[in-house]
Amino acid sequence: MNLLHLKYAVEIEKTRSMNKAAENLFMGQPNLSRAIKELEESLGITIFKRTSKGMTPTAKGEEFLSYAKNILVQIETLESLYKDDNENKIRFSISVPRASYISHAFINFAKQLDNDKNTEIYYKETNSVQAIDNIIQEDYHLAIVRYQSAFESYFNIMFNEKNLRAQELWEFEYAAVMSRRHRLADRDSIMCSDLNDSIQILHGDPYVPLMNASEIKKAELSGSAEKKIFLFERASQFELLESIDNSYMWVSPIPKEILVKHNLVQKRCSDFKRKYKDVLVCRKDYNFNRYDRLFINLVEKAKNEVENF
DNA sequence: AACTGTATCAACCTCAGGGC
DNA sequence: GCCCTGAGGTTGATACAGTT
Repeated sequence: MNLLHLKYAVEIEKTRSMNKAAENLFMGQPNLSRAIKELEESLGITIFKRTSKGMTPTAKGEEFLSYAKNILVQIETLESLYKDDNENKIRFSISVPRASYISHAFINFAKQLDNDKNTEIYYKETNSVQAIDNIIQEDYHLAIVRYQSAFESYFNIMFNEKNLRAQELWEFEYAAVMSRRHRLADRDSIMCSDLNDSIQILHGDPYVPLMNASEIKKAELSGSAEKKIFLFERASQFELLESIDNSYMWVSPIPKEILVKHNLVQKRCSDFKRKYKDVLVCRKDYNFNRYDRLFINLVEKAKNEVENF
């Protein structure tokens, strides 16, 4: 067994295909097949189950791959410590939910980056499933994962199983954001039912948890509005809210300057009892660099600015 | 039956390391 | 510097099994 074998196995797990993995690794399929077979023989286990649909890891294979991925990450970390250009290179990577206070923090973060440095910044807005996957499979350093507080224990178990460390950033209640011209915009207090005849704008791939329980998914997605617009990107959400007077969206509280810019207001519903959490997730063995810490501080600051709107 | 994906084989190439 | 060896790679062909 050698490091190449680990790399090959991880690539096969990622692609679920010998052919595709061989292509990604710029090698021939026969050679990859032989290498994996040798690896399995040397370990005395079957790592992958072969089918005409592709390759899937066995239970032992899953265990092996989990160790293999950790080893590869550690080697990469070790190498990056001593690379010649390390001092001049910033690598910051994070997957986040579609939240304005986080993107606001990111903008402030980007403003503070040293122009003289060679930077590599990866900022991806996605759902919780993909965010976690990005850490495990794609070598992202950080993720902010959003879930309903009621599902916390499920997530904690999952983080532990996947060798991840989680740190709570914020527990909050959703606010309804709407145009200043919305008929509820001037009301001091509103109830969820007041929004029934408005158009709900929501993201089509929300932060549904990893469990199969369909009721959890339903709970996350449920809303009282009969008219809904599902978006799969964030760019046009404020324009829609601004343009369609009768629309609203459930959001984590939004920074004031974004509301002003788009002529929006945000309202808490007095009977909205559901709470959500944003937690920062990384591998258990990951050490924050100074850019990670800067971003976390800015998220904290953005949170403090919006939490008592 | 056609297609898709993996397994295996033969023949050959490239490269690094060791011995002389 | 030359030769040998082993590891790891390629190409091309074929076999086999499961799916459509």
